[in-house]
Amino acid sequence: MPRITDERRAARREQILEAARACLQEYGLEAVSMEMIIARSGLSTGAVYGYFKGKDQIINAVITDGTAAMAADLAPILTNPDPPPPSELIEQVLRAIVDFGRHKPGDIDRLLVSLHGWSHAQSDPQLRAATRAAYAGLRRRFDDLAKRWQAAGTLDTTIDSKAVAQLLTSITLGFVAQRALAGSADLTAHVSALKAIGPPPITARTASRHP
Amino acid sequence: MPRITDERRAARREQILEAARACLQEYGLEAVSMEMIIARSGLSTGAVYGYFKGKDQIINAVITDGTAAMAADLAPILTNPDPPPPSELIEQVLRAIVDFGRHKPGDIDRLLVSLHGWSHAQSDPQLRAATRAAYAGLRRRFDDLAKRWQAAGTLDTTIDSKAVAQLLTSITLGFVAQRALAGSADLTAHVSALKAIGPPPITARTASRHP
Amino acid sequence: MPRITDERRAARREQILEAARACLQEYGLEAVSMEMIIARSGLSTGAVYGYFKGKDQIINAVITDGTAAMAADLAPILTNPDPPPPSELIEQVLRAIVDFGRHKPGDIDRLLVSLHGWSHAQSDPQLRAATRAAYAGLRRRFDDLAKRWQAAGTLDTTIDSKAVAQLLTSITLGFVAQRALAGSADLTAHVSALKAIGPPPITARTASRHP
Amino acid sequence: MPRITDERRAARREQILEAARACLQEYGLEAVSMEMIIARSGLSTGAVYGYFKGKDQIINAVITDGTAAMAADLAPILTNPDPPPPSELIEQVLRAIVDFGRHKPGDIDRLLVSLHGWSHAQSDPQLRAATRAAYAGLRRRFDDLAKRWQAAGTLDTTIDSKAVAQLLTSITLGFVAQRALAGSADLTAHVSALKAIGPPPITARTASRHP
DNA sequence: AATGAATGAGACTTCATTCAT
DNA sequence: AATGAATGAAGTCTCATTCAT
Repeated sequence: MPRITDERRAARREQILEAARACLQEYGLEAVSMEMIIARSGLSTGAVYGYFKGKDQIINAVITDGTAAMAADLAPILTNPDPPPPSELIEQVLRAIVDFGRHKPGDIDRLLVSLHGWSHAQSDPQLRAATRAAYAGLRRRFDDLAKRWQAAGTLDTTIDSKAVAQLLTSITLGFVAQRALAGSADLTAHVSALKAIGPPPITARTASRHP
Repeated sequence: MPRITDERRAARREQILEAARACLQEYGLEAVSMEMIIARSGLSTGAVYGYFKGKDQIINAVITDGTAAMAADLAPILTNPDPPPPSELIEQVLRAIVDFGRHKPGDIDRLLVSLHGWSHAQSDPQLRAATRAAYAGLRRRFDDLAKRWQAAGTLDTTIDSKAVAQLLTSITLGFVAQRALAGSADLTAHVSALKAIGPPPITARTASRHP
Repeated sequence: MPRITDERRAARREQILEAARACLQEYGLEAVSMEMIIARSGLSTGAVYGYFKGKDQIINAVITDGTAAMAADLAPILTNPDPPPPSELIEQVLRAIVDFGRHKPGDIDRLLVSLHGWSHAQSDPQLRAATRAAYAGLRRRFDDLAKRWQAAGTLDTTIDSKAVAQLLTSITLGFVAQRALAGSADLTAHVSALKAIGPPPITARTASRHP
Repeated sequence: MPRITDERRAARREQILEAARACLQEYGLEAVSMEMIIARSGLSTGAVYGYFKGKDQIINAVITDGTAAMAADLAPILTNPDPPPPSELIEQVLRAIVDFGRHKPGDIDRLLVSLHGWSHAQSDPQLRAATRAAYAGLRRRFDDLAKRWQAAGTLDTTIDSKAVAQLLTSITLGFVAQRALAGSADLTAHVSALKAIGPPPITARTASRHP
């Protein structure tokens, strides 16, 4: 018989996570303190501890939720039963990632939280497991996609679909990293480069085919 | 006139950084403490503070040195005046990265330190600048490479070399991330997938060329 | 005009004290928290505060009630107008104490709460006064008893009745302490020892000296 | 190669314990805080934590040391190979206890710390074991003593020496408790009462034996 | 130059109590 | 009268850094 509705409870929880997210982005993994999170959340110390058992739980929730949210945004694209050809699909994926980063107005890039998660997951065993599961899941979805491409004749059937999945996973993760580290990464650049770079030089190939 | 030789000083410095590196890998960015680093270095508290001004300086040195060391390992490959075709070059790059990770025997993957660096660089302005410069440098080297490929006819000249540089940067960074996050990433898979995925279906292209 | 009957109020009050007693026994003076007491009482936070002004009041009530209950159990024995000789009376007293400890079925020894009271009374001035009054009362009753023994010829009239009262008080309190601290204390052992120890065995000795 | 001598270290440790003892006496088990102990010790927070792992360790050390010190003061009396008769020995024991309480000039009665220990030992398992061992040890020494009395003909040989040990333990502990709880307890009163109370009235006894 | 004990600001968390519903 | 979410003061402890020796 909760005095507070589940809805309100969930809203408060999100309020705390939102504050934690902002602090994580602004101060970094090492420097976030409960004091900061509490102050920004607008709640009292005790209230925050009523929603989360401790700092670790908050940080992990921020990271886990972030990973889950990104996976949810990518899901419709990756599970498309009739996917567009690779370069077009990558365009959709990277665009979703850019959009994911900008999700909340007035916020800094949500992708930066992901990078903190990548670091934090190295040490916290529980988070490590969750992270590994999430990214292995992403790779599996790319694998399924590759198989659909092969079935549709869009992709060479001699290539291992798992190999394609790994490459696409790297491009996706690398795009995130590059935006954070180099300061920018252009999605159309990635798409056009992918079109150009892949194949062995065409002329040579054509020549060898029409000797 | 220093009481101890420069050589000895440098050795001590490296001893401290090595300890910090190990602790960073083992405990993560949040949990490393000076106490740990000092204990593992085998030096006294005071001695460590004789070599570094504080914890931040040590952590930043570990990260900066790591980034620099990886850049140094990649340099001969990326500055090759007569580079092999893209997929072969990527193979060399990824192989260098794998080797970089294993550098010290008995150690855990040195690449994990990089991920901590990616996180830490978001907050520390000085490190952020250094990191950005380093990864922008990587991208520039890929750009130069792309230009050499175009000059040699190995790459379509209509594509912007900067776009290619971005894609290759993403693949490189993404490979690192994927190894850490998904637990594995196979370099030959990346290479073979790159060969297969890139181009739009050849037959279509060929057809349009021979109407 | 109270909304609930006095009877119900008293029952609720006892319910809270019972919970506090159990928590005190289980967790000790330092570790008991209102949260524990409230949880075990089955009432809500607000309800508990409707019966007691705060934690101190509850703890003090538990201790004071405990002391009073023990005094009440001892009263009929100590105020017996025609008391049995000392060793027999001590037997009755110690038996009453053992019984007092076991009062509630399923509970741990109620005497343990007494020890917490002894400690707590050192610091809380109000409790200190109440405790001192209670144990001074016990001593006074033993004194009255000694006078009755002297009047009845059961006790040497040259001895100060107050001195006897002090000794009997020590034995009583010490019996409680020993049960708690050494883990056991046997009442018949106390009685038989008391018979044997007091005087040098006069008759036997005298007899053996003048055969 | 300690920079600080063992002697100095021990002195600092004792300085902390002394502060804790004083705080325990003044504020009681529930109310002592590290802040108090630290302030009174004259050391810094960090320094105190360099000597003790935490509050529990300090409190337990105070209590354990107190029990041990009292046992040490009683040892020569209890292990006397040619002990005086019971009432005289009890006099020595109680006198040692009174002296123990006054040990440090300017201090409050050290016995009060014992009472806090009795309470605390109920909850802390480690302390409980130590306390039980200590008081069981006391009882064993009284037992040995009783056997020596029996061998010397000072004590009825038909009585179980263990029973005598229990009684003497109760008197000893009860004397401590009574001093704390009733505010006073006179050692000579105990001794004279013990002489008077133990046996059934001698005249009656003698009379009944020689009708 | 070297040592490591000491410092103390500040981190995290608990918990007795209040008060809007 | 009853509820239990919220409050925030106060507690325990850590850890980067300093400095007397």
